[in-house]
Amino acid sequence: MIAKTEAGRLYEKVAQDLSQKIAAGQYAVGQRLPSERDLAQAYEVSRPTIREAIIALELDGLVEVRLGSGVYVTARLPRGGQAGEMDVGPFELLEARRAIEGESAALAAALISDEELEELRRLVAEMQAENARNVVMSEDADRRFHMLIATATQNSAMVAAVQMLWDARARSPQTQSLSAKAHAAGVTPRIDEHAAILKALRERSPEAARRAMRDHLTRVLESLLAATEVQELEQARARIAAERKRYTTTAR
Amino acid sequence: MIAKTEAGRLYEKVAQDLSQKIAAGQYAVGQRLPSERDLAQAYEVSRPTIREAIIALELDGLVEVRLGSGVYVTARLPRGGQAGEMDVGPFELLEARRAIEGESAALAAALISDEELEELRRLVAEMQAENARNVVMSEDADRRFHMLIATATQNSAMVAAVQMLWDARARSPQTQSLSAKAHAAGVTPRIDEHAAILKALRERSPEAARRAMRDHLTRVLESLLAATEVQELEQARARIAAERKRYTTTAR
DNA sequence: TGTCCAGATTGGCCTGACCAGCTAAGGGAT
DNA sequence: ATCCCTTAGCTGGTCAGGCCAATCTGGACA
Repeated sequence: MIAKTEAGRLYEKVAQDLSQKIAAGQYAVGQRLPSERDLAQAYEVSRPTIREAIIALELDGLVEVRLGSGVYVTARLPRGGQAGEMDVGPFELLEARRAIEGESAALAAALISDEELEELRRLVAEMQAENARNVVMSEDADRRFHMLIATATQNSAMVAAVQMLWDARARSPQTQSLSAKAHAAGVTPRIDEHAAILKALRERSPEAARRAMRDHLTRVLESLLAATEVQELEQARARIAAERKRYTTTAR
Repeated sequence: MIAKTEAGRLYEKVAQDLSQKIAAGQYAVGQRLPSERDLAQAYEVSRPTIREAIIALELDGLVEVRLGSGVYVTARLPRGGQAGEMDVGPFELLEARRAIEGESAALAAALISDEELEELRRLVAEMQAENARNVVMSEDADRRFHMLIATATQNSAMVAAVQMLWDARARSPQTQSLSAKAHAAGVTPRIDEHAAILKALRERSPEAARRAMRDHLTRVLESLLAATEVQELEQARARIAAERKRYTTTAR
């Protein structure tokens, strides 16, 4: 049992992570989730917390609970079927993030508060800790890091844009599985790169912040490309080479 | 207690009952509910059950939980309308557009096709014609101009982001009325600025395209600020000065 | 009169336990 | 060998009690 970690109730984090995994197809529709007891162990939380998370999923219509049997996935996407249901490829998504979040960071640099900087520092520490313990939850801190920067711009349109990108990421099965693979292949969550972004924000330098953010996302993009290459070496070597060219010529 | 239909988890009954009492006004908006422990006793259930019920209410937007303080009623009826309806201020919106569409233009510069360039040329001509005839400047050509550039990035996430910004613009009453006023005040649709963007795209120069787009939107932002100043000169001079400072110090 | 601090209150979470459905493995009857 | 039926072991549902941190509140003190 570890650390209270700032923001939000615990069950929310668990619910969000589970929801993501369902969207990613890690748990197929109709499939049974691990038992509450197993989940509790996996997430290093207590069973009541897992229960609360499952209730949240249930109210979102993602999941159905059958007494004595288990909880089953009933849908992959939060119901509400809103119009913006695009499915974006992982590379497109990262390219867009590099462009947009780069500007988000630049804007934030000029306006970020000391409190927000402190919160960012805490999130980096959290990522580091989770990374060391190899816990399942590590995506959450990353997301909060990037969203907090967007919030620091004090521009709700920018926040909405960044939010949209992360939502798309959560909904994209391709992206999820690819990033899972990259993660399994030993790609660590890049603590140093996040630290570099934080440093630039501390200095209130828009240019440095933009560059740090773009560098970070460029590296993520490249490591994903590398992972893809290893995986599909035989079947699509040529296509991938073209893709690499396409997405790196547009690099800063 | 209440006679309830057999089936269903306990927390659902409690949640339903509480929800009813809130709707009935038994707990007014802003008021604090009894503590979890008290509720548990009142409903003759355990505290975890009460917690689960409260989480359900929270997810319905009926209630807000404040650590160490209590749970407070935030609404009388379950919210039906979904949250996607942000209302963004005109200045925020332009700031975000400057950041995001700037990058959109930069990306597009490297990838835009000759056909798309030709289509852009046609749109500029269209704007010019409408402007000359002093037509009610449908803004349609303007919108298509910017959207086409986003499309030229061949990045659906970028397209979605730009689309979202224009949608927000269309939905925002503030923005609409402000831009109408600015237009009435003699602000012309800036043919030359659009032409400059087109020129940079023709040259396939990401840097030039970014700069041209940012310059364009910066000028729009400034003319809107000016229009605002003229209009509200007496009532809010101080506030506007602050706003100007805020939104111009973040310029590139 | 105003300030400040300690105790009471409240939500957040955990541990451990018992009950009641559900499921599937194993044993007996045919 | 096949089929049915019992039963043990899962799973969710709920409870009880406890510790912690954030918050609030009522004096005591300056």
